[in-house]
Amino acid sequence: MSLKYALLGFLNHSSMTGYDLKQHFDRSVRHFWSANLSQMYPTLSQMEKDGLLTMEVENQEKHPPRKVYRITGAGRRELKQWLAEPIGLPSLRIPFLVKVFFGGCLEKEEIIALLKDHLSRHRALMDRYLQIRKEIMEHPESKGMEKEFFFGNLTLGVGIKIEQAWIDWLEESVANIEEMNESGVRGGVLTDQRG
Amino acid sequence: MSLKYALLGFLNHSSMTGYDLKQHFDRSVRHFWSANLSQMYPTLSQMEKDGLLTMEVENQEKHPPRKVYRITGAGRRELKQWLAEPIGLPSLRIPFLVKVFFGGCLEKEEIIALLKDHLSRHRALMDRYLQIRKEIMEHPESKGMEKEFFFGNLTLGVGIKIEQAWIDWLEESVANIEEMNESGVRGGVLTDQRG
DNA sequence: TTTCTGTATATAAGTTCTTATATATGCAAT
DNA sequence: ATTGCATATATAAGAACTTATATACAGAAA
Repeated sequence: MSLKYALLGFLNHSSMTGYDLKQHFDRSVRHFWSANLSQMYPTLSQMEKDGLLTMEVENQEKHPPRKVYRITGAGRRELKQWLAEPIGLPSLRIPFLVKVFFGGCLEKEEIIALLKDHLSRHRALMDRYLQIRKEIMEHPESKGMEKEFFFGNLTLGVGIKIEQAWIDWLEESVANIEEMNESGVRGGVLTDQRG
Repeated sequence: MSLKYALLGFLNHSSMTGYDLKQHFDRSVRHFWSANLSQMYPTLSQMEKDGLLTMEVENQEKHPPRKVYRITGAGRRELKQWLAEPIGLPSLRIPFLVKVFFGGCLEKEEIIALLKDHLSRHRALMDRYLQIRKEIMEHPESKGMEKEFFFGNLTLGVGIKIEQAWIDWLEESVANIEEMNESGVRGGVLTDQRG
């Protein structure tokens, strides 16, 4: 459960509510970790029971009370320990590739439409990443935030590299399949690859 | 639930048992979809109830009976329909990037160790992919399997591209951080990037 | 001779994550 | 006026997935 450690990571920087944490997630780690509030609230309250966090209620006049979570010494130790531990590669689940794998069941036009649709999604995501990078770069007011800035930018970097890999592959695949003649796969990429 | 459709995809090619399906998964789609037998068995039996599959028991002398699943017309229709539908990007969960994001909490040596460990994992995976590609290419006995071969090879291609992206990024990041001077991030990549 | 791997089934318990629902208010836009 | 968005909490139900456990035999390796 890395959600726990992601929460500890943000709370190590500053104390906040579940709602605040959700904002931070969506603004900075969304490209490699997402979480719903409905998952975060019970996780936070469990972490409090486990002594990793303390909670303080701040009453507000016009809004529901804020439950502000603060990391404890035990929380910091557990975060630090987890961060330093090596971790294996996550097992991926990419439904789109299931579709491509069984693409033989589809007409040529259908598989091309599928690839082009996915290409536009990856291009849109790439645009968002590049926009975020641009905003980060033009942000000189990050005094005392050098480390946060540096590592955030680093993780954005791998996102951009992976999106570029997807875009390249999708463009090549569309071109490959479009060039295939109508007699099926025989006249296309397959025979080319075998020499 | 794409597991259902992956099962339909394999069963569309030939009838088999849960155990056989597990072998097929591990040999061909593992890099973008994995499943445990304990998840597959109940899923298959549910699919049978839903009329997507039929099941026939084959008794064996020395082993437990084989439950052979066969796709139905309804199953084929549902597979075909799902395959042609566009699908969004999956939300990723990469615990390693959570660690990198909060890398500011670690010593320089610790973060470098983390990156190098991950680099070796990605290199090992890349080696496996290249080995599989080599085996596919040297396999001329795939008569009548051109389409299966073609699309299987295609999905392997994106796996290779993404592994290369990871390897490049990890190598660059290790070099970047190693070159940083001991006064922190100020003398390193951060200032370089700002000009 | 024992241990490990492979064939073949399956359930139970637990974790993680998603989707739907509920409450209550302020503020801005249409 | 009303819709939608933002603030702030939270529960319930269910889907999806992991890990542990169970049975039973064959064949190969140590």
